[in-house]
Amino acid sequence: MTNPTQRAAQLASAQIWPPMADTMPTVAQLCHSILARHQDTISVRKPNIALPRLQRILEAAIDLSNKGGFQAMSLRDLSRETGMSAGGLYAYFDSKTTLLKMILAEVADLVQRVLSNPPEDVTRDPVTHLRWLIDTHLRMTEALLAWFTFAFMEAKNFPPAERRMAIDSEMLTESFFSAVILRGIESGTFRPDTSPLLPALIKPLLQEWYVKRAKYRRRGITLETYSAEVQQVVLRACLPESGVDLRGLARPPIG
Amino acid sequence: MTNPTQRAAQLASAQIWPPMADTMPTVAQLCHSILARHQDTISVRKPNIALPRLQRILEAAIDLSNKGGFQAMSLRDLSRETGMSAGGLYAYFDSKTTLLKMILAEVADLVQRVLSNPPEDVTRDPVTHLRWLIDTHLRMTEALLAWFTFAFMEAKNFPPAERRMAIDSEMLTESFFSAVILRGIESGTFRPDTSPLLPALIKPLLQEWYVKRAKYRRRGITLETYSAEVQQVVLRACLPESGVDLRGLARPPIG
DNA sequence: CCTTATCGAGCGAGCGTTCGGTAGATATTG
DNA sequence: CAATATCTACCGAACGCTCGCTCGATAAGG
Repeated sequence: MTNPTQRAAQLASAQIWPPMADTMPTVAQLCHSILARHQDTISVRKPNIALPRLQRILEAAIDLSNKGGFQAMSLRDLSRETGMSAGGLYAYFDSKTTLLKMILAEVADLVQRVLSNPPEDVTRDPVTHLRWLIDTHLRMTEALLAWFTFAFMEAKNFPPAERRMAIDSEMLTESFFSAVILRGIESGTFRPDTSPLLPALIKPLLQEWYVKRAKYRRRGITLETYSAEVQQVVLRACLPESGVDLRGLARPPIG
Repeated sequence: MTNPTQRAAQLASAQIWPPMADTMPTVAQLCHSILARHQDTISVRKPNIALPRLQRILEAAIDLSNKGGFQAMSLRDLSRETGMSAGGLYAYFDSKTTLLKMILAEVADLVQRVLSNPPEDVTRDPVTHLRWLIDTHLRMTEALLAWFTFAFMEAKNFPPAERRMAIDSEMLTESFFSAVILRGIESGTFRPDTSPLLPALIKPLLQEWYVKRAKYRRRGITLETYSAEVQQVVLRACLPESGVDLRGLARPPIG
């Protein structure tokens, strides 16, 4: 457990752990992972051909879907945008629904991979761990904005099987927050009467960032500002009322 | 301004204003309003025929859309569900898009009507007013769950004009929260450094309730519990740290 | 010259929408 | 008040079109 002075110092900036630019996945990496996962449905064998083509298809599909929805995107649109023929596309997926599932499964898997691998020193303190989860989730969605927007928008209107997948993924994310908050309560860092609903309330605050990204860009709100605000709101909800000055979090001195 | 003792008493329950069952609009009222608004596009003249039919059409359209999305709902589906013929439906709207706009405009208008008319005694204290806004929004969405779910899910994939309407409606809702928080800061009730982002963060917490309604039903979370939790999180973010004990809000003694 | 990757015309299904037709209610007339 | 005329609300087949998807033809590389 840290003392109030140490904690106040930690809270003075929004991001106290090393930058994760190096650990944050790229689109190319996601596509590589998707290609490996769907070797049986993708008929193109040479990776140096399949990889760039698949990336082009996926990025075009996401872009087109993010204006108008996945259903509204026709394979003719996708054909035009990728420069490939209708038949040629079917070398990379066996149905339009499969294309959808490829992307969603990859995003869900990514969230699980990233959030379940915090740096070791971050996990020592529940406050730091909680702040890391919030900040990392926000930075991850920022780095892959279109992918997360797609996943959020399309996860709703689904056949039961895929809908289940989306719900499980959401539950998993919530469980990361539940675990660290519970640990903080047990260690005496968080208030014993911290609301059991708090983990569920964090998720929509994180989704807000990428769903309404344009709004915050318009208002000149940076990721650092937003992250600090969410951290502040969450910590105020679970920290004891006295002993910690959270005000420094409002607009952190980020370099 | 109220003193801490008075405020603590107020905060002990989730809903301190009179129940609004009488003021909360019904589906029939919404349909009546829609019928009046679209007299020029609805060709059926006798209200005692048009009203129940329109209600049947709108409710079926919303139900069908809430599984699979508005685009996925065909007019043949709607025809089967309402018991009316395809051609007959077109006596109530001139295009499928108009049907969509009818519902969205009515929901947006409802939010504005309800939130801009608080009981007089509620507006005297910023804390009470803020809590009333949260609680009333939640109760309104609870009473018209399917309508709000529809509006939320369909507002995204839109032609620019309707998209604009959805954004304006959202901005308006946020402005209700902005106004009362600003007033609270000016009167000294809220912290002067309350985050200017807080109003924007409240909205997703309110949407969470109706978007994930099934999840909270599964977990046995009542509206009263959820409302109290959100109020607590928000008030912790804007009230001074000392002088008010919020713990009673966590699970309020609702009768 | 066979394998691999791609093309693009075309299929059947289903879409939103239209429109000629009709039964029953309502208004008009003698 | 019966007969006639008009109107209202609705039906459902059909239209033009776009959809996801298939398959035989084709091009290119080793």
